[in-house]
Amino acid sequence: MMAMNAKQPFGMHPGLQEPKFSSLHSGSEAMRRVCLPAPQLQGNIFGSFDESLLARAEALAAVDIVSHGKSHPFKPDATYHTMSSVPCTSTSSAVPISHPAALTSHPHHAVHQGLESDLLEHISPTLSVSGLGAPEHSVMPAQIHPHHLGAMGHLHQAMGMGHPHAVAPHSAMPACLSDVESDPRELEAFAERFKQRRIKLGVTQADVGAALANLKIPGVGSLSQSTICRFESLTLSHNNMIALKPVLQAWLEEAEAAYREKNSKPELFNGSERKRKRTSIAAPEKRSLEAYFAIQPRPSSEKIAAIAEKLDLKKNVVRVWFCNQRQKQKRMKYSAVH
DNA sequence: ATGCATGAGCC
DNA sequence: GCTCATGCATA
Repeated sequence: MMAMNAKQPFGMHPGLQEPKFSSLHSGSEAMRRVCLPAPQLQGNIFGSFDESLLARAEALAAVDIVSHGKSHPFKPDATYHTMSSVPCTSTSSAVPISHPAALTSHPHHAVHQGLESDLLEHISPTLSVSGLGAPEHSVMPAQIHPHHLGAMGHLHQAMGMGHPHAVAPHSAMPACLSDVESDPRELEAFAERFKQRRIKLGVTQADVGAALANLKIPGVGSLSQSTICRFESLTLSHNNMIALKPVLQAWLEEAEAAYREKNSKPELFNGSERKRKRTSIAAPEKRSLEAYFAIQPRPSSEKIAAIAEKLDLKKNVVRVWFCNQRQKQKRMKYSAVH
């Protein structure tokens, strides 16, 4: 049952994982849900079914690109960088948009379906022109401040990588509150600083990731180049950024110290044996998916199946695509949120 | 740098 | 089946 993940420094130990901050979890989740459901589409149900629905999405997608290429209002992979214009100190910004009521209000599936199809009928034209009524959740202060508790949980899960007694670097103590709760600005600055100094040391992102394991910090193993890259570019979730910061900071300090002593020699791990094939979704299909996502980011299983069939993709591929889209929208990028 | 995938934990 | 953190593969 081990992972096919060739490079797991530690073994997985599901059972021993620390409990997570479920409350926070569901909380932000609910909040998200409330924000996601797009437009104010209301109307009558014509009784359209997936067929037309998907067709619409596709048509929509087609029109969309024709009209203005790729300028989606929410730029899925948006990576616009910070506009460091807003001082926005979130330290005080204790969770905003969340409504208690929101936590309970959910769209019923039944209504959902109807609205959805109906929505497509009406929304399509709009989309092609104005750029859709997708609620810009990407600009939503989403889960700004989890708790130190939240960060902690994530750290465990994150850094633990299955390590039995994943002991957070230092978040184990309640004293780290200020640390964890540090404002985005700080994090952003650190990421930048980190990158600069890393480069100065002549170390690659991959090196850093691998070297992390040498720190011997309980519960902290190696990380991939991807993760280091994402940390530097702030494309990780807020919690993730916070969890990783102390670890990377520790590495940086040690690396610089070693560098001074002329003893630095980061080791690289090696061990690529397996080859995973990465599915590549063609542009047309992707456009359809994006169009659909703009309207309904959380399609039901049936919808997914329908979409998959329509686009001739594996259902799981479509499901994962939606998951990844949602995750993307929630990524950090203070600039986009602040 | 980023797209698609995996796996743990949760509901 | 979802979220999240993370990774492999690749553009």
